[in-house]
Amino acid sequence: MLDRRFVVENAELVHQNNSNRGVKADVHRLVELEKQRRARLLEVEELNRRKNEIAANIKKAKTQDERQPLIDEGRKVRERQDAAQAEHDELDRQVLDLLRVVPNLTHPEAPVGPGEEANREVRRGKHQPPQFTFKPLDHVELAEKHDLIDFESGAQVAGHGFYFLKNEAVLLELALQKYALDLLIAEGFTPVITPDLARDEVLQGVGFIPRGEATQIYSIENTDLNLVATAEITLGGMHAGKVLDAEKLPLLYCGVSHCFRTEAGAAGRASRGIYRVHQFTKVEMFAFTRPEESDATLERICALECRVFDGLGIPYRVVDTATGDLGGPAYRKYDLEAWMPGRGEGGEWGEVTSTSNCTDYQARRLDIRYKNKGEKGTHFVHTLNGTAVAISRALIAILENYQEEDGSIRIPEVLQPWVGKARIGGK
RNA sequence: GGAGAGGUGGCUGAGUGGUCGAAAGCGCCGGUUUGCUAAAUCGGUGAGCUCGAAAGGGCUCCGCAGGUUCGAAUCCUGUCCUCUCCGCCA
Repeated sequence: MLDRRFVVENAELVHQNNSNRGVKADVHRLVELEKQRRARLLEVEELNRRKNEIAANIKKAKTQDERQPLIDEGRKVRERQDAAQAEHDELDRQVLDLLRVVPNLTHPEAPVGPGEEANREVRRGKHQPPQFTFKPLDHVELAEKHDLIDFESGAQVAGHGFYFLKNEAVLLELALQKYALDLLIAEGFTPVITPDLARDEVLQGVGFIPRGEATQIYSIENTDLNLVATAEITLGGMHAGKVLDAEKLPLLYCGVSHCFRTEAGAAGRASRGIYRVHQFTKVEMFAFTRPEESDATLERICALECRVFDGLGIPYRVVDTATGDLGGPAYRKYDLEAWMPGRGEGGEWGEVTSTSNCTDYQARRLDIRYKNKGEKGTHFVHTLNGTAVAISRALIAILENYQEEDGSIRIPEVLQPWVGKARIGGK
């Protein structure tokens, strides 16, 4: 959420930003309502002041005769105040409804454009896409060949979009987690395993919308709990309502969680196999920083994602996300897209990570602030998130890039210690 | 799941209708003292919003949301959370 005062004072800027991002929100109405709300607030405060004054006089009054008229007046003032308050609350509700739709501001260097076509490739990883001397299989065919993923049982037990990982795929999942965690722990990140469920309130604070028509979120009936779509939700909620010491920033976490997504409306989109599924495991980075460090932290997180995938030997490109393709809370976002030889005709790039600087947009709603020692007042922290490794997508990239002519699949060297072998099938 | 107890400022913790934005202690900031450190001592020290050029005002906040009242940290209702005991359980 943006600061309402900021919106009032920068209506044009906010309006322009909305249109760059393809968001329709009536900023001018928002400003108008907010001004009315403030006028009403002043009125409420004045009546409150009067009410307090009367109450103080009653306390001083000695006799019942002196007291009674004051009590009567006090009651009237309270009634007027209640009415004004109700009007204020209604205005406030309307303002918030509009404000919730307004996305974050955008980094000046982010490419401007309506959708992903406008994304800008900023660099490539160390490894080139492999040149196969044979027709490569896709991960579904490879998984079937080596009995790595059981889609049929997944569908039988939980429906389409669910799967059982089996055999080396299981070891690969665990190896990927361990690999990513070790790398991040060495970088000063605190490892955590987060809850897989979170309250409505937390989801909203982080910028997810539970329980709507088009929601991506599974909710638990008769509770205010939801299955998390990413550990970003739980990690962001971790310090909600807290005032953090400035000296302790930045706080860096790497959190492991399962991720659940309804993928409503995604049917029909190119998504064979485990590219788009209802459940997967992910190691997520999350940072709470001071405002002045957040841009640099985004670069750092992106660089770490690159290290993860360079280390795995997977070819990728880094993309600077265009305004129209940014999620509401993101100020700037980089995606890593790995080369997936089995995707489309002759291979395609497929998103494997995503890192965003959300500046103070999430912190304002989650009420996460920091305090400088010896200084009055508090400020909102900046929050950033980034995928270290989303297992299902990484698995696709590994299986498809590491396949060999005889149908076997090499295991990336960095994972071999945990998988306990160098190759799946073959020789 | 059942029974109890409790949620107060950065922390510990007092406070059962007005004198409470809230005692006291700790912490923190500044002064004095001190060879340095420590100790001692004095003073200061919550947050948000709002009016004002400033000085300085006003409003709100004692888990959260409502209610009663001229007046609520204090009474009532709901809700969330924490702790203890019992039950169940990997």
